[in-house]
Parts: sequence; structure tokens; C-alpha cells
Amino acid sequence: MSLEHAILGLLNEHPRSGYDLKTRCFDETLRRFWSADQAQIYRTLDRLQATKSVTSRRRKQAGRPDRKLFEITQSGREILGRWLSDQHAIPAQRDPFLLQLYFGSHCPDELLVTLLAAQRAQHQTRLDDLRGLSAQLAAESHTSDRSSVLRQTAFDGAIARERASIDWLDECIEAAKDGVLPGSEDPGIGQRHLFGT
Amino acid sequence: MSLEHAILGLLNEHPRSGYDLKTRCFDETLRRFWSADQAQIYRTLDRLQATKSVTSRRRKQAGRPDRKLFEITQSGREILGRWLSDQHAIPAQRDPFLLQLYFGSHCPDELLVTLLAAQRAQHQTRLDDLRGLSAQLAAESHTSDRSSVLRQTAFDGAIARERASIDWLDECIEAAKDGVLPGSEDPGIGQRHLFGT
DNA sequence: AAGTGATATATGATTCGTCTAGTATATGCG
DNA sequence: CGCATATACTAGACGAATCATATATCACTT
Repeated sequence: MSLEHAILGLLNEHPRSGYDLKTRCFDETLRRFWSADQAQIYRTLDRLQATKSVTSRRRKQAGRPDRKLFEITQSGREILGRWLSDQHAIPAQRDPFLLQLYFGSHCPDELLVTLLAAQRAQHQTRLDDLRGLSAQLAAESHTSDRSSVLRQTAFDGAIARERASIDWLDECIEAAKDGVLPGSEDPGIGQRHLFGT
Repeated sequence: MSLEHAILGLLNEHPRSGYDLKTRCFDETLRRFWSADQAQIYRTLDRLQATKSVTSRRRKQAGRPDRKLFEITQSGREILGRWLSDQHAIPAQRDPFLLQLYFGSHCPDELLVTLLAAQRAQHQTRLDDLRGLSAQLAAESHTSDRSSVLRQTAFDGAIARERASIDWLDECIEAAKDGVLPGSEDPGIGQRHLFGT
């Protein structure tokens, strides 16, 4: 459901085309909080139009294909307003790597360190990206209006989570390197071959 | 994809029924890392059976409906082993509340504090749950074998993330209560009515 | 003239995830 | 006896999400 509201939020600033939403909004910024596929965006726009939350009109452009400009309606604005006032459930943690640890009792130490380091690198990349974009937005807006401060706050939340993951992974890597982990007991039938190759 | 591997991981310990996977494994423990619906579990079992990763046989029970016991095959074990050795992409952050902040420039301070507090409460509940279960598992296993330590590690990761969210939210709540946030500038046409009611 | 790339939209296929409801057996409680 | 509850599985519908593919215009290059 949130994708609908993200799009309404963007169209509430000013009318945009599907292409614009994808390349200018989601890919450049919003994907840090909610990523969206191009196909998904166009289909969601269709649905929003069917429910009269947005309207569209074709716009001719010089030297480029036509654009379909979407504009939020009063009804759409009411939906957005309600959603912005609602309390939302926090999303479930769903992370393949935590599963991997959970079932990883027969994973040898070296592989474990490799996997931990790979996770760390990915979180670090994301952290760098968040910090970079956050700094860029801070520099651009300059005047610290409410909107900018709240957006910075959203980035701070995302950043805090990435930092927590990195700190935890660092502790894990230290522990694994120091050989603090107990060895695996007798694997038993079947489990023996999980890490055979 | 991960649900398949979570189920293979569970069946690798010993054969189980769909009902068992749902109530004993996912609901009691695994949902902290990967939640799954009952319908989803049965369908995934069907698919795993179709690809010969698991086999099934009916088991009569005294005083209860029959169970369909699923057992992992050698092929399934190989798939699991490969997955456990693979490097997995970290999941995208996707959080409605971060979107809400991003678009919340016209949200009045009191509502903002309410929403922040609601998020905090949910994260606290989840943190308590994680800590409780983690402690329980630690108490049960007692001998610190490799498997228990790795499972504790997974819990630690989930716990670290929840703590990070709570700390960040606490800072936000402080800031909002102290009236540190700038007021919203002139809303402009349309945006005025977002928080009208 | 042909190819590449950016702009712009649309559609099909498939899987994942949630919700809902239905079927059936047996136990225990009042 | 009826009813709730636990056990155990099946099925339908729908939205969310991803991937691939198709179409079209125009600018710029080779």
C-alpha cells in the first residue's frame, strides 16, 4: 500500500510523469526508504487514476516523446493526509543473512568470516550512499525549513540502522577471527555434506 | 527465494509436517528473521516436492488427523549447502514510517510526537520479544555449542537493529518535544488541507 | 544510413506475501 | 449434547514486487 502513498506524496508537490517519478524521485532519492520498479510505478498510477486519486493529461514536448502528466486530486490529497496521520506497523525484519547464521552451524570459520565481511561491505556501501545523499540534500536546502529537517531525520533513521548492522558485524568478525566460536560437534547423518565442496 | 531455504534448513534437522513448520518453527522462533504465512509454507512445500528437494509420506496418528511428513533429499541438501555458502544481497530498507517523515512537512508537532512514540513502542515490544526469546534459548541450550552461539549471534543482530531504531526515535522525540523543529512555511495551494481534520 | 542512447510508456509472466475460508478429526469442558 | 480448541491440510483471490520485452520519438554520432 505504501507505494500508492509515496506517489501521492510526490504528486502533491507538483504534477509529474511516470518517467519523472521513476528517474527523478525514486531512483535519485526515495528508493532509500521505499524502492519501486518502473512497471510497478506505471501500474500504480493506473490504479490511482482508476480510483480518481490522480488525473492525467498528455503533454507535447519539443524534440521528445509525449509525457503523461499526473496530477493529484482533492480526493487523492485526502487519502494522503489520512495516511500521513495514521500509525503504521513497523515492517518485519526479513534478512537472508540472519537465516544463514541461524542454520550455519556447520559453516567453517573462514567461510563465515568471508560472509560476514561481504555483509559488512554491503552495509558500508549503503551507509556511504546515505551519508552522501543526506549531506548533499543538507547543502542544497541550506535554509533549515521543516521539510528539510524532517527529511534529514528520515535519513538519520536509515543511517542509524546501517551503523548498527555494521557495528554488530564488526563484533562478529572479531569474534570469528579470534577463534572464539566453538567447533561444530558431530554433524550427524546428512548434515556432513552441506559444506562439502 | 529464502523461504525455500529456511524450510530446507528446518527439514535438514529432521522431517516435519507443514503444520509443524508453521506452529513450532516459524511462529515460535524463525519469524524474527523470516516470517511466513501458513498458505505460503504449504505451497512452498509443494514446490520443493515438485523439484525433488523434499519427499513426503503420510503418517497416521492416534487420535489426530494424519500428518504429511516432509523429508529433505540429498538434492535438497545440496541446494541448502550452496545457499548457506552464498553471499546474499542485503535487503532494501523499506519502511512506511520513513516515508511518512519524508512527506510529513505539514504534520503538526503533537501528531509527530504521537507517531514517533507509536513507532518507539512497537520497536520496544519487538526488542523485548527478541531479548526474551534469546535468553530463553540461551538458558535451554546451556552447552555453548557452535549452533547455539550462531543462533544467539543472529538474535544479537536483530536486537542491535531494534536498539538503533529506538535510540534514533528517542532523539527525535526529544527534539520534537523541545520544539527544535522549525514551523512549516506557507503550505501553498492544496497542501494546506493535508492535516485539516 | 545505421547505430546508440536518452526519453517515455505499456504489457506479460511469475513469484512472493497476505488474507480468507473451508474441510476434517479428536479432545475436553460445561 | 453442543461448543470451543487444537490439530492438520487445501484452495481461492488479490496485491506487491521483479524481470523481461516491446514500442516509439528524437538527438547525436560514426
